[in-house]
Amino acid sequence: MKAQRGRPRTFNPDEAVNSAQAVFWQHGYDATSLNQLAEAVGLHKPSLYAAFGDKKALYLKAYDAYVAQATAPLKKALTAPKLRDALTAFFNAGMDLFMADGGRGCFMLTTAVPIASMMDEVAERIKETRATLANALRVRLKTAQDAGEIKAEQDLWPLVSLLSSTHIAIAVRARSGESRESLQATTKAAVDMVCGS
Amino acid sequence: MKAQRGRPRTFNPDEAVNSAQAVFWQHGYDATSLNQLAEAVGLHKPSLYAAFGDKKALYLKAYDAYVAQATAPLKKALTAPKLRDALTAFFNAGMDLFMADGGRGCFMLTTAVPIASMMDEVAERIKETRATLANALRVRLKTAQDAGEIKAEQDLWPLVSLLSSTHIAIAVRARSGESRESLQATTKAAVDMVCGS
DNA sequence: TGAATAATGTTCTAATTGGTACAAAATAAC
DNA sequence: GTTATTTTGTACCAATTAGAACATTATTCA
Repeated sequence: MKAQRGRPRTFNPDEAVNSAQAVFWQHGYDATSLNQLAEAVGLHKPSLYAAFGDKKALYLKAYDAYVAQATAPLKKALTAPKLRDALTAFFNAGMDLFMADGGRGCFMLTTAVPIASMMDEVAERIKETRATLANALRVRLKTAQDAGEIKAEQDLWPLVSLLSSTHIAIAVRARSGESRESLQATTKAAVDMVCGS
Repeated sequence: MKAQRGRPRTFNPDEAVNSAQAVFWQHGYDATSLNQLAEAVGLHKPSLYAAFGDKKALYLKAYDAYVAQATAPLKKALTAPKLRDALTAFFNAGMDLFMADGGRGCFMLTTAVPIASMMDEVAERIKETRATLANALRVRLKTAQDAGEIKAEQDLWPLVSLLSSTHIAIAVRARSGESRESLQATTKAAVDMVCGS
């Protein structure tokens, strides 16, 4: 945080990563060129390299930033005391995220999944991200089960799986231009199934 | 079908499209180069151009072939007389499709969705493909409703939406390396919800 | 047989790609 | 002020890209 020695930066690295993230989000990894990134960030290529390393490194930073930004509201939503409220808030947070900017969907799904088979670091991150989310849902359902909101003999994994699937599906469908109401019909159905309608 | 005038083709156009489809499926549109395509098809680039036009045209042919190949078993599955059997067969057909070749997922989701925002023809096709599938599901549910398998006052769209979402989600999760059993937990949950467990 | 036709493989090209070398510019320490 | 240090912008590079020119080869029709 102290004054650096050389010429000072004219840009904020966090904002730069966010700008890069937006470009990747819109066009995908392969279709995003360094020139596009440099322009979006407002830098020239050598500065990008000096600050973040190569294209892949910059993408991974954008990915990590996305996970941090996206999962926070989702996890927070799950803290609501009643299960139905928690799940409803969870899906609302998801829709806020996926419907933003005209429905750009999920950064992970749109940009990471297509390149996972060619970049091990990405595949690793996807697995981890999904496991984290699934586990958060499972923990929340377990709490609800202990509180008697879910029958004691109910196996929780199918419910987790249904919720995860719904979350994935609304991300894809948001990207395809569907309306929020249409997505809400799906999420409500999923919540009803878990909580009883 | 009659004998052509000039030098005869040494390849089968349909097989060529299928080979190209496989490459697109694995790497995505942008990351697939014409050289890769030519090698996979067993042709040189000029022959590809002569036969199919440019990269985009070849991709669209691959897409159309996919829709034809993929939707046939799905629609057929829905013809089973009992709703539960029909939906179970529907999801099994989906899993056969998405789990093939080590879990390559859905061609439309993997290759088309990421480029939809940059190619109108693709966006158009996606919409159409999804509408067709959703409609097939709706028609099948309507039949079941008329037969008394679904309560008469039940709105069908939330159910269609749930089934479509499940179908999308298993495609994504298959691509991410999940096991068939894991997906089956999700599809069974969805079927139970529609048919009653 | 020979012209017409349509496919083939080799070779090329203009543009774009991810990535760099290097000098100019801006700051802090001395 | 000078020097060390870091960032910036210009210019460049080798490789790859989508696509095309063109001569060659294999076939049918006359």
